[in-house]
Amino acid sequence: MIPDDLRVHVVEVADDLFYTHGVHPVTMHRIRDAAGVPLKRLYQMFPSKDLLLAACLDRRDQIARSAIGQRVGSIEDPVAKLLGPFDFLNDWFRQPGFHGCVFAGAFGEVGAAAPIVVTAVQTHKLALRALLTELAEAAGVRDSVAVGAQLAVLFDGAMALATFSGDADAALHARKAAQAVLAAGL
Amino acid sequence: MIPDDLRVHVVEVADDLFYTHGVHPVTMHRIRDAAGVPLKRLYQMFPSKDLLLAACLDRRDQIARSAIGQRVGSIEDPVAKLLGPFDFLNDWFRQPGFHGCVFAGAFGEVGAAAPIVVTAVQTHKLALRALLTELAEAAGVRDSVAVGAQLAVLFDGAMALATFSGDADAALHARKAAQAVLAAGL
DNA sequence: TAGTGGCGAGAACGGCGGTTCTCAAGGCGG
DNA sequence: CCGCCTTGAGAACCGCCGTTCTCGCCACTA
Repeated sequence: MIPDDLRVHVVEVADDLFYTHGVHPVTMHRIRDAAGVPLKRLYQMFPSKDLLLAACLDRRDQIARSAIGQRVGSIEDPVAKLLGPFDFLNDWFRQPGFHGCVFAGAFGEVGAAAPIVVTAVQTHKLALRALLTELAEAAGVRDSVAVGAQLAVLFDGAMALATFSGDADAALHARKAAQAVLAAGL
Repeated sequence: MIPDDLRVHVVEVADDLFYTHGVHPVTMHRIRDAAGVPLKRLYQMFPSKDLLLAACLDRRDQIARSAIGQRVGSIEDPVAKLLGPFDFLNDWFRQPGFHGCVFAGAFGEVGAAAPIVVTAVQTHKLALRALLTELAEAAGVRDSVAVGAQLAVLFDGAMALATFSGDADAALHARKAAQAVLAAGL
C-alpha cells in the first residue's frame, strides 16, 4: 500500500477506536491488530501515541468543520444560517454511536500531559468560535464578536450536556437560547 | 487521629492532588505521601482508587452547590438571582489555580470505566440544572423547565470554554446570553 | 514476661502497555 | 549463488501503578 494511503488508513482506524473506547483503553497493540499494520510501521509513521492521537484529532477537526460548513452553506437566509450549527449538533447527538465530543474526551484524558493534544483541542474550539462570529457578522448583528462568543458558549454547552448527561435534547435547548441571543443582538 | 477526621483529611488531600494534576498522574503512593497515611489505612478507608475519587467528587459537589446557594441566597431580586450562578463562575474562573471543572476532567479521564464516577458527574450536573430551573420558576418565567435547560447549557458551556480554551471571560458571555434568554422567557 | 493484636513503613506482586528488539523470509544487485 | 537491505510478526523490555503482603514495633493484658 502507498505510504500515504496507509497513513490515512491507520488514522481512520485509530480514530474510530479512540472515539469508541477512549484514549487510554486503546493500546498500540490494539491499533496494530485493527489496522493490520506491524508496530514497527506504526512507530515509523507516528513516533508516539500522542502524535497519532494528534493526527486523529486533526482529522476530526477537518471533518467536523467541513460538515458544519456544508450544512451552513446550504442555507440561504443569513439569520437561519446561524442556527445551522445547532441543527447539525442535534442531528449528530441522535446518531447511533454518539457519545460525546472527541476533543473534550481527549483533553480530559491526556490533559496537560500532551501539549500537542491541548493545542489541537484549542485550535478546533477557536475555529468554531470564529465561524460563529463570522456568521453573526454576515447576519448583521450589532456586536458580532460578542454574539459569536455567546453562541460558542451555547455550542460547547450543548456538547458538554450531551456528553456528560446524555441529554440528546441539548442541541434543541441551545438552539432556542441562540434564537434569544440573536433576537437581542439584531 | 479520629477516623472521621482522617477520612476527611485524606479526601481533602486527594481532591487537591486530583484537581491540580488530574486523576491518572496522581498515584496512590503519592496520595499516601501527601496525606501521611499508610497505604494500608488508605485501602481500609477506600477499597479502591475509584471509590476515593468518587468521595472527592461528592465533596466537590457539596462545596460547589453550597457556594452557589450562598451566593444566590444573598440576592433579593428573583431575576437577578438567576444571574448569580454566572457571577459565581466568573469569580471562580479568575481564581489562581483554576483550570477547569473537576467533573468534566474526571469524566474524560476515567470515562465509562468507572460507573460510580459517571454517576457522580451526572448527579452534579442534574442538581445544577434543577437549581437553575427552580430559580427560573421563582423569577416567574413562562416555561421554567425550558429556560432552566437553556441556562444549564450556558452554565456548562462557560465551564467548557474556560476549561478548554482558557477563556476567563466565558462566564461573562454566558451571563449576557442568560439575560437574553431570560428576557425572551419572561 | 509471654502472648496478642493492631499499626506503620515499605517492599513486593501482578498485570498492563508504550516502545524497542529479534529473527526469519524474501526481494535485489552482482 | 551470495551478501545485503527491508519487511512483517511477534516476543521482549522496562517502567509504572493499583493492590497486597511482610515484618518489626508498640500497647495492653494477666
